[in-house]
Amino acid sequence: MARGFVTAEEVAKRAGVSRSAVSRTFTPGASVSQAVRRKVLKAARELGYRVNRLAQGLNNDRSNLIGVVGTNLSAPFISKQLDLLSIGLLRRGLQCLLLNAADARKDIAPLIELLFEFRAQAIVVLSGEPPSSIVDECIANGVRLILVNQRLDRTDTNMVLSDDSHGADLAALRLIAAKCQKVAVVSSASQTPAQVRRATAFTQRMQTAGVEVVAWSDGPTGYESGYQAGCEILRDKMIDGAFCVTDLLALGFLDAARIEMHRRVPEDVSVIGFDDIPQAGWKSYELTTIVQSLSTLTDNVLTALETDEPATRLQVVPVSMIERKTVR
Amino acid sequence: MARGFVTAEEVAKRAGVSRSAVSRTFTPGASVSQAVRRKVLKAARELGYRVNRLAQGLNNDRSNLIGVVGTNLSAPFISKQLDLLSIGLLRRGLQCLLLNAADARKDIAPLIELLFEFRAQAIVVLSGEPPSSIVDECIANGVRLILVNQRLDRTDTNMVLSDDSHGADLAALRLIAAKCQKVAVVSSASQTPAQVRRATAFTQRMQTAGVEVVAWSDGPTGYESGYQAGCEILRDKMIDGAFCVTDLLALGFLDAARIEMHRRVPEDVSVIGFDDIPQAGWKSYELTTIVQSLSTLTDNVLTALETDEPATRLQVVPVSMIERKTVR
DNA sequence: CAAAAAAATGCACACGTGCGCAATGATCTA
DNA sequence: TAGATCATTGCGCACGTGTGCATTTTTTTG
Repeated sequence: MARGFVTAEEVAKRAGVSRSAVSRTFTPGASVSQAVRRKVLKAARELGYRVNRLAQGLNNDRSNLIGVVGTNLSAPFISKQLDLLSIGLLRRGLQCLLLNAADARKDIAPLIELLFEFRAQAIVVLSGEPPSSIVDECIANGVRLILVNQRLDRTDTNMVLSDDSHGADLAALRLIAAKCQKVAVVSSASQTPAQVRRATAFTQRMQTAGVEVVAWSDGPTGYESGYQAGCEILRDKMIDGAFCVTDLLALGFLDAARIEMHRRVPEDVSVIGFDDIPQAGWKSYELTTIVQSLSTLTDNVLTALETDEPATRLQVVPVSMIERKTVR
Repeated sequence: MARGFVTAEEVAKRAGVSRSAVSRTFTPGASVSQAVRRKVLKAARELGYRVNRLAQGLNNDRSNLIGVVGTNLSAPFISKQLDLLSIGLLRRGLQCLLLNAADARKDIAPLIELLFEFRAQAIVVLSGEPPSSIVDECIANGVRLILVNQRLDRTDTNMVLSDDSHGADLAALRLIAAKCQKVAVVSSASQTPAQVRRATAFTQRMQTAGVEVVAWSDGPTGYESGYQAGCEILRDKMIDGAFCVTDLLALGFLDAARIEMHRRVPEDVSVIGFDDIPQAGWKSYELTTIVQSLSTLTDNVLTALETDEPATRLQVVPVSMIERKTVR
């Protein structure tokens, strides 16, 4: 009826006690008698009272808000990350303030400033590189900043990332073992730091082994780009292996190889991906790929979030290879 | 250095003006002279001042927070929905408070109450059915509630949903046109209202056309369930068509049909899905499916969010069929 | 039962902001 | 130039909560 929420004042009046009593009833560990507590709870229930967390956050310096910034929220890998992260936050009594950086692909600084305005306790960046000035500001304001799969050249920020170069190494070694003679590295035009690390580590390892490597990168990081890559790269009949820095690229590449370019996988061409998204395990693909353990990645993020004094600034999550059926 | 954020008071002192002047500088349309404005902005920049939105929300009854509740955030359909929604919210200057209902699958009431505590202006429910008492409370507190793909039997809530029964009708008619003799309806154990609507509408249409229908529903709503469904259902050699109430189910069914049960699609079996997730268009599948226009769905949600007096309580988004290659 | 200890309670302040109201200063009109 | 109009500015209150402090009530102790 009356628009707006009920306040502690009104509950106090109805229960016939002071407003402090109401506040204490809803504050764990505060000193209230059973009798008063009951009266307050009764009145609160009748009026539909809810503590105002925003007002709480005013004097308690803990807002309980955690900012999450990311792009490509519908991509399988990111969305799974967000799924796990939001579950973990909720379990810890923290709220997830989600900012989609799709519009601000290049500069996520305005988004982070927005989170400042909401007094976010901490900020998790799933994609996009924050400028150095923002990092300084986070530190100055006591806001913890956690960068996922992003490596900044400073030691005063939390970073959680997968062991990209080791993963690329595993892929390279496997393709060498498959006796590939000429291979492709497929990435996208966005050239994420993680993508670059994977591509360069792979290329380096292959070249030291004396295997010729051709690099391809164009378009957004998705299935279509991988498909296009496959169509273009496989015109060269000598190509007998490919490392795609992302599973989505790999799946597109696979379809191009089999359906458009009439190659048999793994007999003619071997393909390895990276991430192990659910679709990689689907029966039509059975992609051999590098596994990032999303649960440990997320656990590390959450740990970095709640620990008081961050002992380890840089956490590298180990990766492994899961062998399915796309490598000879 | 000093932990915590800078306040308007400190900016005022540094700029040599009153705190009100600072407030007015950051309030659009307030009356401030150019000279003062410049001084304030300078001081604010030097100190790294950010307006505290939580404090703003205290007297302005607009918190600018929109609660979003959902499960299965990593499922392609939901994640795309969340992607679009979060972009739209940001563009409108609204913040997205995301609550993952995975842990509270059955009862999302506690989550909505949590959103009350944060004084969310509105709440968007992507999945899960809120109890009627919560709906009442939303209305009492002036919180707009928007249910997506969920139909409640009351007229005082905003609901945006796809035209499930019409979509199921389209699927049925297409399978009849393909001269199917005995078909399956595949859904999951969760039996979402949307799933039920699709399945029953389909079954009814088929039966009036004199086509035998077998129903299957088990497991979570995902690829694996669809795969299992395919393996079990196709033991019956008479089955020559299937309607899966979700694309994920359909893709699993497809793989089971082709790879495990050695059927040709569409020659032996015709398959139709629902949702048109990105994977449905991948070359290995080319699934014929019912398209929900996610952009218009999201647009309707956003409209319902910002309009002052909700004229239309129930918005049904039209669906269509996209013909690919899985129906004869 | 009296004194001491403990628990419960209310008052008042603080948190950071927006805005109404009155006072001040500047600009315009005749 | 005097008066009127208008933009600018500061004061103080309100938003809803947590908590220190002093006071009152209850319980424990000897």
